[in-house]
Amino acid sequence: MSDDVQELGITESKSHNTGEWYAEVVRKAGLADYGPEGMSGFIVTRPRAYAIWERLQGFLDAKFKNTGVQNAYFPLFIPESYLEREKDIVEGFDPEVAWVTEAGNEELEERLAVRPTSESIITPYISQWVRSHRDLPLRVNQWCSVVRWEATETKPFFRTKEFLWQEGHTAHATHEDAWTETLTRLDQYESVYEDLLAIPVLKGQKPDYDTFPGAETTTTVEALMPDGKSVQAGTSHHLGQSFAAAFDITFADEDENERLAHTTSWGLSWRAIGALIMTHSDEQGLVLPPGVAPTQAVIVPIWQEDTKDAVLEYAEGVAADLDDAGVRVELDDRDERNPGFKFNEHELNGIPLRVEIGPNEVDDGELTLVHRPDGESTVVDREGVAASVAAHLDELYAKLYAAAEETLDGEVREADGRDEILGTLGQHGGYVKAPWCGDEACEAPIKEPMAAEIVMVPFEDDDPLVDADGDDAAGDAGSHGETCAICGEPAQRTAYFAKSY
RNA sequence: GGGGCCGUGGGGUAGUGGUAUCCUCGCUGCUUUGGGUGCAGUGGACCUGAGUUCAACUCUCAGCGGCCCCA
Repeated sequence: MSDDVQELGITESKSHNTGEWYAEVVRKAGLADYGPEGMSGFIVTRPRAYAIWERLQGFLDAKFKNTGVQNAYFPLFIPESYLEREKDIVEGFDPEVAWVTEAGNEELEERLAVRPTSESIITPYISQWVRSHRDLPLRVNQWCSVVRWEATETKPFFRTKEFLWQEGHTAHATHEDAWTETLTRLDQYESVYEDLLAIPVLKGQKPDYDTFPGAETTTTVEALMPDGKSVQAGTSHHLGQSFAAAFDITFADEDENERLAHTTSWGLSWRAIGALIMTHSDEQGLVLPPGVAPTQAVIVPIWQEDTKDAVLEYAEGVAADLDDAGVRVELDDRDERNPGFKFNEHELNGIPLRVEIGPNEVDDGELTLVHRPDGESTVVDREGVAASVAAHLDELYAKLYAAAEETLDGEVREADGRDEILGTLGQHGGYVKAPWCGDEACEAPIKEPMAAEIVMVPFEDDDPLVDADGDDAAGDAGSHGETCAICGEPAQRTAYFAKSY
């Protein structure tokens, strides 16, 4: 990443008009089209984006299955009476629910909600399946789409009225087990972002007044976008016993007593794709880390009339070797395009590694490898091509992650006092952390003028305001004595303020 | 939630009360291959609806859609 000329160019372009730049990348890199007229807020996910989703899905699904989750599928529609059984869910989603009132030309007796989330239809079945403590923990997940009729402006992958996601739902014998589950899933989300998408995230919980409807605690991973806004990148909820009570999940415990279960739910949507596009891409188009790239390496042969056969044969051999080694490789042997065109096209489409093979390489028994993110070019031996390509793909990932991490580190600032928080957010965007008393009223003075909010509060273990023994600053004034940046009362926790998507 | 800008071939733009130009794009042929090769031929558009008008892509209103700013 020593090429700071390009880095400057990128930064300027993305920061100048991030919204339009994003829309352009989405369209031109063939990721999505807008939905039909009259269906504002819906998108058509094109094969390249869907392939990214499939990679992400495969990565996360494997983690789920290794940790006791089974996949299932529940109906798209939820009867109104089901939805109403948990009142927070109704209130929380009511304005955004799409309803079916008619089918086969007949008015339905009970209207059906198009699921905005599936707690209300999954939990009743979990209730049927749980009889004894031996049935717990019980974990199901479904990959599906949900519909939330957003009033706010939509943006491909970030906010659409229908979106793809997975939603996991679990039941546990104890509060503590449910908490462990909640954090397990959050860690897996963190891993998707950091290990697969090369996007560092901040991990923590939402303020108590901003939890998922009906939830006791909502945990979140937050990612920083280049325009300085935070994206809620995945959430994992400890639902306490409210859903278990509403839908009657009880079990006979070892001591033969009937007990109420504790439940969780957790979801990650294709918003991850939006964050992925935003974070790494540049003025040349899409940039993808190798793990999610549908094509990891593209071979561009360069020939003259008299060298064509030799170059192509050599290139085909390399392609075969890479394919055998499990690299997702494509040989671009189109006759009607010249190399320059192909270079630009593959850069637009975000193929991480380009392999150039011309007469020079053939003569010397070599290959030229070019990294998509920064154009770094290396000549390697034909011998051992699979290993060197693998090494370069790893290096690419590391470059992307390091760049994103550096950005994030530089965008977390501290402030004390309302004006300083507002000023810092206004000038730089990003995150501003400040000591906070925990009261919603102290968020308002930031939220009102600026539409920034507390997007995340670090977990107790990560919060310097909280002692290792769990005492908060107020309860242990001797060693801390921090006060809330807004009201001046004793601070309980550190709050991260940011504008958000 | 409030305000503003905008909608013209596939994409990006210009212009006009009398349906249009440039750059690109697709196709065909030749040419070309280490950063979007060149030439020729050819194809293709004024978001939708209503109103004003002899005439609307242009003006007015509404709708749909996009972008930006503020809350």
